[in-house]
Amino acid sequence: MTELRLFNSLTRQLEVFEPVHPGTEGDPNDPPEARVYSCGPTVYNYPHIGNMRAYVFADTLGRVLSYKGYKLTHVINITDVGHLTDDADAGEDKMEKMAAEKAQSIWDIARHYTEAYWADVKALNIRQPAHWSIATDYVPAMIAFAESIADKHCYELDGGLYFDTSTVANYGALARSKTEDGEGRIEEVEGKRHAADFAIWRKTPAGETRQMEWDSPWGKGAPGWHLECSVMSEALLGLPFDIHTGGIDHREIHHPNEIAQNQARCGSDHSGARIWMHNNFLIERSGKMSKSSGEFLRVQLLIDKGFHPLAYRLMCLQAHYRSELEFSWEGLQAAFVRLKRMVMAFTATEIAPGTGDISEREAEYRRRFDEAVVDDLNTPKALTVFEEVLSAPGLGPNWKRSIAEQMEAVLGLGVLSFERADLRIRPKAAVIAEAEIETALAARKEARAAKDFAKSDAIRDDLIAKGVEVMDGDPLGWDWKLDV
RNA sequence: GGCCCGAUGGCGGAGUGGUGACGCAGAGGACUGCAAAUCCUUGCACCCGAGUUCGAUUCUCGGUCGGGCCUCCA
Repeated sequence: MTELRLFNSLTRQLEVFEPVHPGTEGDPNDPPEARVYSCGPTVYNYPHIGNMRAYVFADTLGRVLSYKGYKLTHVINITDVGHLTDDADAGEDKMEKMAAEKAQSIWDIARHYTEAYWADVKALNIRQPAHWSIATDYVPAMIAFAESIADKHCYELDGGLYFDTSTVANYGALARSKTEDGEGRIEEVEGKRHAADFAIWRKTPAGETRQMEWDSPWGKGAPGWHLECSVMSEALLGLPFDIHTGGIDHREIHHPNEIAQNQARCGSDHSGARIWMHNNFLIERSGKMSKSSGEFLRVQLLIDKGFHPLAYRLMCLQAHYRSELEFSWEGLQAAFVRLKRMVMAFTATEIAPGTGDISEREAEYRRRFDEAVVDDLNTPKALTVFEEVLSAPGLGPNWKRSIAEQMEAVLGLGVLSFERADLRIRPKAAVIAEAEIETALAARKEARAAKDFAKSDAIRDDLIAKGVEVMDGDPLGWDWKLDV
């Protein structure tokens, strides 16, 4: 099979994936490894479906690495501290703010939203990473990391310990930005040596007490956000590791800062990860998704409306991860219909199974699928091959299964394990119970048998009015009619 | 002000220097008492201008429009 090529944001080019730990050829006890770190959520609020696109992407990457034979070690962090609401240095901590608003302990807030995030992860069939790294578990390590680079790379101000971005080579190379000129909208912090310098330790202002604060050589305070990822990736994966993923917004600030810290820690030519990958945004017509404007699009909202969450996963996979993806309910509906048809195609029984040698066809399907996914995760193309296999004529389900299982393991859509009824999600607003529907349909069947079509149509009209679609010639019998 | 992307059919969205995937929607047919579902078939597109080329949607330049980042953000 072909070698895996991935788009590296550092070079803005496709690169052949060469693992840091290639293992020993032929030794099953020393397989080639892939170590991946993904920037995870800040758990101060529910994730919206745009946030979740990043994890569908990271999951797809992980699945492709597994499919290509790498032993995957994936880390996703949970940021439960140290994220600011607005200005880079002076703003409130998001966690503290939400805790104050809800009058709850900050730890309760973190736990609640972490669990909400994990529920979405599960609903979207995102595989469990080897580690969920919780930022607050690593504060001592963060302090140690900061101490190790403080002398050469940092300076102290009233607000905290700042990283001097001029002390590392090519700062901001990932962002392709010129940091020294231009008039940013950022409010200058008194004493900062360079506009791009950032806090790696934020001191608690004198006279204040925070729910989350730790003692450090620079006084009580909390770690800067950028520091967390450098420390946790080093602790769990070692530097350098293979791939660092995140949303495209991180390409400009967070990841360049992380790289700068890694350089300080390990030497100036050392960005920490060999490949940096960034998924593009899910957008609405009005622009980027936001938690503060418009409808708060959570995975749970999709489910409440009767959409299976994996329809959203399919929607993500229909587009390349580096392209912006437009969200609409119509688009989600389209993906949902497609998902249902995939399940039906797979479970359809062949009336006349084909004969003869099919190994060539099989190899061809596998080859085309492989070609798609190794080309920087071209899932839209891979889906078309998968779909061809599912509905391949003249071949029985067992044959399909042997090929489709491998593809399904990469795509994670559940197609091979679903019954159609599994995709019939009861909308929260539904006004009729399933048992009532079955009763009505039984009565309708009787009326039809007696050729009392006036009655049978009346029953059907009633069901339609209650949001139920009647499907006589279909084994499923009925489905929810979704509003889009 | 600086940096960076994008522009493909009704919608979403791949891809390509020479026959423009795929999905949804639409149309026609099969099936059905009629519908729906399903299956089969099928119409429809590469922002504008110039250049390079035998040939450009694909490459180059200019323009227009849209978006992102420069502050937290997937």
